[in-house]
Amino acid sequence: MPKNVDHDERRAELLEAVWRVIARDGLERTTIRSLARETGWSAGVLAHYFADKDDILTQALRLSHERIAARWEEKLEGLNGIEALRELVLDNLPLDDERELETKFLTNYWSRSVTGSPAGRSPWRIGPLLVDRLVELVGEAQERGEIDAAEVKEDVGERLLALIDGLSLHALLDPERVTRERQAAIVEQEFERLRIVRGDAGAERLGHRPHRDQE
Amino acid sequence: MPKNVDHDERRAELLEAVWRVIARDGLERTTIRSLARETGWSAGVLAHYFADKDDILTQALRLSHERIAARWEEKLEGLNGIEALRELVLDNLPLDDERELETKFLTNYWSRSVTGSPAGRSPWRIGPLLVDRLVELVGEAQERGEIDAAEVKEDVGERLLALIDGLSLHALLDPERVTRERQAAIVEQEFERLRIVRGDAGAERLGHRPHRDQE
Amino acid sequence: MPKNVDHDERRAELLEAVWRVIARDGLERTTIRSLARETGWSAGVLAHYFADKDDILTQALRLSHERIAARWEEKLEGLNGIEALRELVLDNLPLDDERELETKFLTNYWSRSVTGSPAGRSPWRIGPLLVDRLVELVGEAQERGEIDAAEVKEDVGERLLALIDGLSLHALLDPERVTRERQAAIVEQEFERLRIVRGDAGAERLGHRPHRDQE
Amino acid sequence: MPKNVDHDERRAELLEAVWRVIARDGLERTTIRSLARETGWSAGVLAHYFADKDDILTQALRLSHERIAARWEEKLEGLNGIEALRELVLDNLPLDDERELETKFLTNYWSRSVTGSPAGRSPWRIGPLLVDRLVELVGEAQERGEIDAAEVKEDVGERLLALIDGLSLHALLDPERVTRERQAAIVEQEFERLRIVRGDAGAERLGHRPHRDQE
DNA sequence: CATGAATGAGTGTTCATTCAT
DNA sequence: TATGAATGAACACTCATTCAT
Repeated sequence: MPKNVDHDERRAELLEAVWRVIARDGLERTTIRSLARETGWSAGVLAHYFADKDDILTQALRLSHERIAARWEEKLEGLNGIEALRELVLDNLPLDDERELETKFLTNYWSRSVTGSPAGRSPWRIGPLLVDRLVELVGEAQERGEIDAAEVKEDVGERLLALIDGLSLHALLDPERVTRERQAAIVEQEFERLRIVRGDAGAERLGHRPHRDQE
Repeated sequence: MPKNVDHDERRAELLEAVWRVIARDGLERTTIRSLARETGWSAGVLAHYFADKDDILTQALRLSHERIAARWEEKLEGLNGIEALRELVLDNLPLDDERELETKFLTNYWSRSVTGSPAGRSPWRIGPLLVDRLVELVGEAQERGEIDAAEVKEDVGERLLALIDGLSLHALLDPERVTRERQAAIVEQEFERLRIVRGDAGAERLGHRPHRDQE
Repeated sequence: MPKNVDHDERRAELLEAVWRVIARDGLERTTIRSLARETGWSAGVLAHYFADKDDILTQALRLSHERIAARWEEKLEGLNGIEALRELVLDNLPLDDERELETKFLTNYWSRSVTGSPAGRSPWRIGPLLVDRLVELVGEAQERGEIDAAEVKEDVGERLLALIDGLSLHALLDPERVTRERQAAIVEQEFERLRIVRGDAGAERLGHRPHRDQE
Repeated sequence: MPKNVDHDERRAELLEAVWRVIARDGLERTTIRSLARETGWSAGVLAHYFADKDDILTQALRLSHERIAARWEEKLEGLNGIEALRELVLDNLPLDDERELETKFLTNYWSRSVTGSPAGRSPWRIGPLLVDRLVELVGEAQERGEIDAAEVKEDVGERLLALIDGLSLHALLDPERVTRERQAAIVEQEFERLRIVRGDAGAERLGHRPHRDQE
């Protein structure tokens, strides 16, 4: 009987090392050897668990997405509407070291998705369920009367997604200007703007809806 | 007298080819040879006008920044306050082919700035003057009573910058979801939210809407 | 278990091929590819055993020096004074194919040492213990009364070193004029001039001279 | 009428710059561009006066030989026998800055002559007339009874040539050990050994030795 | 299962050379 | 005559990949 290694577990362990290297060195400077060095294994072992370098990179991205999505569900448990929405937005910002690494890692895939093979194989565009989740929660918050129902939920979700990624990017590009505190503060401002006050506000806004619909 | 070439002009011509290649193939897949092919010249000619590959890449970024900033000033001429602000935001979105190429080009430098050498030389971070310009115009709009003066102008500027880059990114990542029309619409929504009038804020908001619709 | 290669042994094998190429083609015309061709391996294999081309060249020189010094000690074993000295001088002349290759190889490093970076790193100047060994043996011969003690031993050693390298050089530059026999003969003449006998030194020298003339 | 440039004069001027570059940077690091930079002219001008790079290098060597030989004749004028011989030897050592540059320059050609094309074109072996001149003067000194006529003049000349080039080489390789003073001293020692007097040669040599010791 | 020796294509870069002006 | 723009081959080196052990 051969040494029995739990493949999935080992792969996950390797992929976590891949995250660290890519976040640290960048996708461009990431070599099979640098990955092997980080894992502590030889370079050849990666060939056992992955088809080729692209496979490593793709799977690292996929696992990251899985982990992140799993973390959402955990954090969102018991929360509803705008509170859940707020939590989801904050959770996707690089507000601690772990998520900063995560964000650094993910930004490396952006340019790969943007450029390269126009049509056809683009294994980098696995992702973004985030926008769907955001839209879903916006809808929920609208139904609960927590945020303005006059706006199209898809647009609000898209705006929040833009805020998340824009803010994340600038936090990495200029950490001194966009500190963690500032990111949180800006998100809070955005949520104050989203929140509506009971009373006349609903009517006011409602009154303007037809306008939009007529467009 | 030898063939006399206008160095600056030739360099600009070469750098424009560099933009195209990077936007098309990505920074990673950009080679000296692919650049040469795009320019129509031999590979050696790049060695005449640039010190090395890094120099090419850095100067391509620098020239791009210069051109963009020049375009701002041109478009903003005669505009003030919120109208200038709106124009500036819209101008920095990939709303036509030229700016889409520009954005694709620029996103390739993001990961390079995020990653790699933490301190020290980072020639990629030339420059976000955009946020300064945004903040400046936010302040101007506040003074003119066009947008809420209660908010910190730096935060509003930062939020708009995040919107710009977040939206740009998603437009490139998923052009079918984030169409050009949708980008413009989302920006307009954001500006409606920004606009306020003195006195009864709610009423003002209503009162001012038709204004826009009349445009 | 992977194929296990004795690194030191393999390196030595490679470096011997390096000697041959440099001696044949010259340092200037020596390329990684020509080295690879001579070794019978691919070019990449040299990257496994050496850091870069400079490392190859430096180590080739170092190993050569080691081998030569080892050969001295072997040949000099059991010899003393002027006999050891004579053996050492003769051993450092290109009197057979092996040493001719050796000399051709070494002369290629001379210009590299002479020229280039004046101060600072000069990895090419590993060498010359030979002069120390010569001086040491001259001193020994003087103590044994075999050669004139009136001369400064460092100067005699230096003169012998000049004879070695000068003769070696000319043997390579013009092998027809400076044959192996001629080199040996000239060395013998030099040693006859060095040799003295106690007592009436002058008479001895005279008495000994005709001996030569009779040859 | 075109600008009339004295070709030979211009070529000589260019070749002198070539000497400096080769002596400074080494033959290997010498490029057409570095030569052009040193001359103060553009790179293309060298193409006018020389066929190609090899031609430049060969002619630089040839002119150097010519100049050196001319200097001999000048210095040797009025001198005969051993005094002329001594002057010739000393003149071929790097005892001042000019000749050090000259020697550095020439050593760069040694390896080129030794290696490379075995038979056929070896433009580097232009020419050591020096040995012929040395032998000629040895013969003259022997005829004048200044040095031992028992030795074969060709061998004495060869030995002196080896001394010259060996000493020159070591002076460049290790200037601290082989200073200019030391080179001159070693040559003087050699000439004292060469010098004999008519009559009782042995006695003369003895009588002459203490002389040195008293210094 | 794991190793690391070996490969070869592709990289940035240098440089002698050509040639229109 | 003199320039310098342009070329293309050759270079050292990197790296993903293969494979015998």
